[in-house]
This record gives sequence, C-alpha cells and structure tokens, in this order.
Amino acid sequence: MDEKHDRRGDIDSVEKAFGLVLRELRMKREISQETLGFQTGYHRTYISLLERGVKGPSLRTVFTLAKALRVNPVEMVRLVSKRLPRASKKP
Amino acid sequence: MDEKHDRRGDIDSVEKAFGLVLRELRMKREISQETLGFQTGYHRTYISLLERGVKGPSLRTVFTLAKALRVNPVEMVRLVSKRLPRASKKP
DNA sequence: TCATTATGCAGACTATAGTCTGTAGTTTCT
DNA sequence: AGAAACTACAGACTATAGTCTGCATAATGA
Repeated sequence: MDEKHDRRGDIDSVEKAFGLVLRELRMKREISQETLGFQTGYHRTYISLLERGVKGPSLRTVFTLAKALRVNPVEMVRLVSKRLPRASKKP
Repeated sequence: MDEKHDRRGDIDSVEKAFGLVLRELRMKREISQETLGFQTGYHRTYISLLERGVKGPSLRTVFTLAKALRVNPVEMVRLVSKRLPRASKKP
C-alpha cells in the first residue's frame, strides 16, 4: 500500500467530525435524510455516507447543506473544527 | 446537456471565491505556489487550479491549506463566505 | 543577455465525491 | 403482530478532486 499522502488512515478526522455535526443539525431540524436529500439535491444515500463519515464533502457541498439546514456555513465549519483535536493530527 | 444539479454553471461561486482567498493568504505569507505545494503535500499545479477557481477543494483540503497558511480554517471559510453574494445564488 | 524563479496551461492519469437501485434492519405507531 | 417511515449498506456507475510531466511565458536579477 502506498503511504505517501494517506487519506484513508485519518478518515476519522475531518470526515467523521463533519458527519456528526451534520447529523446533529439535521436531527435538530427534525427532518429525515431523505428530506434533506431533496432539499439539497443530493441523494438520500449520500447524506447517509456523509453522516457516517464514510465520505467527506467538498466545500461547495458544505455550503449547500448549511443553507438547507439554515445554519451559517461558517458556523457549521466552526462546529466541525470544535470536534477536532486541537493541534495533533493523528489520534 | 443535463440541467439537474448543474455545477458547471456556477463555478463562479464558492470555487472562485475560495481561489481568491487562497491566493490572498498565500501572497500575504510571501510564499510561492510550489512552496505551499509541498508544505501541504499538494501538487504545485493543483494550487494553481484552486487559485484560479478552476477546481474546488474538499473540506479536508480547506483544513490542510489553512493550517499551512497559519490561519484558522473557520476564518478562512469566513473570508470565502464574505466574498459570496449574500442571498442570491445565481448571478 | 542569460539564468532563475514563478505561474499558466494542456493532457492523461488515479482517487474520491456524488448518483442510483435494491435489500434488509430498525423504530414507531396502531 | 403488522404496516409505515427511516436508515445502513452493498455494488456499480459518472463526475470531479488531486497527481504528474512537460512546455510556454513573464518577471526578476546577475
């Protein structure tokens, strides 16, 4: 396996953190993954993948989801960053 | 051409805004694209593509770049969002 | 003027974001 | 218990993020 630039290892980082935040915000609005799905134009199953941290979003996706969840994208990223280990990268 | 979910049209949005912010921050630190490149582990030419808004970053990439530029990722996203048209999506 | 440094850009490639169908497991309500 | 709504997950697909080589050009400086 190629070690250089290993993004697979720390999929427990930005992606996981984002997933938790996304789920939390969606829950707070009491809408289903499916509903959030077509409010944003994303597929039902992709919302699921994001929430479980299996995949990570593009910056554009963050903005789109934030808008549908009626939260400031900046605030959403702040929530993500709050869940991240301060300086260290590797758990 | 398929209209549903047209991301090609508004590549003058999040991507362009991010590019400008990235360039600005890099300039401020007075480092070259190449230098930023291997500080982050990204390729020289990719930095170029980002700055010109040809491509958009993933959320993880935003965090990585922000760290190298020694700016808070949240602050970086705030700078991006500041450059975006407030409510309207389509110019 | 020549060399160097920085950037743009084309093209072809690999990895991952995002779609879509289908199935099975969960919770909730009656 | 059974229906209904929600979610996890697999698999196969398309679009785009990110790599890399190489060449062209502009700016800077010796």
